[in-house]
Amino acid sequence: MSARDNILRAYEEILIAGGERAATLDAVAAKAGVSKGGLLYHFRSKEALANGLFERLDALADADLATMATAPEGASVYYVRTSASQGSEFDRCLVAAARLGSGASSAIAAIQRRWLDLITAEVGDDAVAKAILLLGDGIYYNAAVGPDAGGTPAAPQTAEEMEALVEVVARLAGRSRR
Amino acid sequence: MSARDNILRAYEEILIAGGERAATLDAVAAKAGVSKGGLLYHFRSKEALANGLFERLDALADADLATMATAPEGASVYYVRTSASQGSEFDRCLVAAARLGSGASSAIAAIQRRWLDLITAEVGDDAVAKAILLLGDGIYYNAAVGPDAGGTPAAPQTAEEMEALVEVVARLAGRSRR
DNA sequence: GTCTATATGTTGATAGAC
DNA sequence: GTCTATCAACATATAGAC
Repeated sequence: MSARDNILRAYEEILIAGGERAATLDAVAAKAGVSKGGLLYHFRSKEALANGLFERLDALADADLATMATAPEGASVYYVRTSASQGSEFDRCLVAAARLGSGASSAIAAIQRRWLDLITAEVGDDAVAKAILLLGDGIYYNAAVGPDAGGTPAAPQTAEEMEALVEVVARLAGRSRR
Repeated sequence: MSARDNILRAYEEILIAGGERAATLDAVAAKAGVSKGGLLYHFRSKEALANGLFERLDALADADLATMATAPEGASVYYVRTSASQGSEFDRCLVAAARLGSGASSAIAAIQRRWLDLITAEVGDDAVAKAILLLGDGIYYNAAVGPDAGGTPAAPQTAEEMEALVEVVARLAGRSRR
C-alpha cells in the first residue's frame, strides 16, 4: 500500500472512531506511522487531506454504482443491504466523509443523486424511490453517529433484522411498480 | 430569556451552521453577546456546555413525545412530518446535538427508542416500524449534514413532496396494521 | 453576574537536515 | 521521502477586578 493510501486510511479510521475533532494532523500521522512532516509531504495542508478523502470517495462510488446498477436483487434492495454493511471500503469512506460535515455535503449529495436515479428507474415512482433512499440514509446516519454500539434501535443488527427490513423495502418497491 | 438559555441557543446556532469545529467558546460567547468569562460562569467547561445542550434536548424530547403520542394523523405520519420541519426548537436542538457526534449518541439513541415504541404501537409490525423510523432518520441526517441547500435530493423540500412522502408512509403503516 | 488579562496546551504549517 | 525543530494562531481554562 502506498504511503498516501496509508495516510488516507488512517484519516478515515480516526474520523469514524473519534469524529472531526479527533482527526488532527498529529493523530493521523501517528496512526499512519509517519511524522507530521512526512504526512505534509503527501498532503500539503489539512484541506488537501480532506480533498484526498473526497477523491477516494468518488472513485469508490463509481465502482459501487456500477455494481448496484446490475444487482440481481434490484437497486433498492442492494442499496438498503449495503447501507448497513459498514465493512466495505466504500462504506467506511462514506461514513468518514459524512463526519466531516460541511465540506463533505456536496460530494455526498452527488452520490445520493446517482443512487436516487437508479432506484427511481427501478421502482418507477418518485415518492417511493425517495422514501427508500431516505431509509438507507437513516441507516448511514445511525452508522455515522453511533459507532459505539448500544444505541440506534432501528438499524438492523442481525441477519434476521436485515431480511425483515429488506422484505419491507421489496414490498414497497414492488407495490408501486408500473 | 435567561443568560443560560441565551448561551445554549447561540451554541446550537453555531453547531448547526458550522459544525463542532466552529463552536468554540469564543464564538459562542460572541454570538450570545457575553464575554468568554461570562460564558464560563454559566458553564464551567466546554463539556458542561455540551451537557447543557443534552439536558435541553431531553426536556424538549419529553414535550415532543407527548404530542406525538396523541397526534391525530398517527405517530408515524407525525414523526415523518416533523422530521423535516427544522423549525421547531426541538428539531434545532436535535440537529445541533447530532453535530456533536460522539457524546450525543446515547442521548439521541434514548429518544429514538421512544419514537420507535410509539410507531411500533401504531403499526403493529416491528420491521415496518423500524423502516419508518429509519426513513425519518434519513431526513434528519440530510438536515444535519446539508444545511447549505443544493444537495440531498431525497429530503422533501416542498409541501407537495412532503405529502407524497407522507402518503407512502401512511400506506406502509396501514398495509401492515393487524 | 460579567468583564479583562493571562496562563497553558494544542493545532496547522514551515524550514531545513538527513 | 521522511525526519526534527520551531512558529504563530488559536483553544480551553483560571484569577481577580468591577
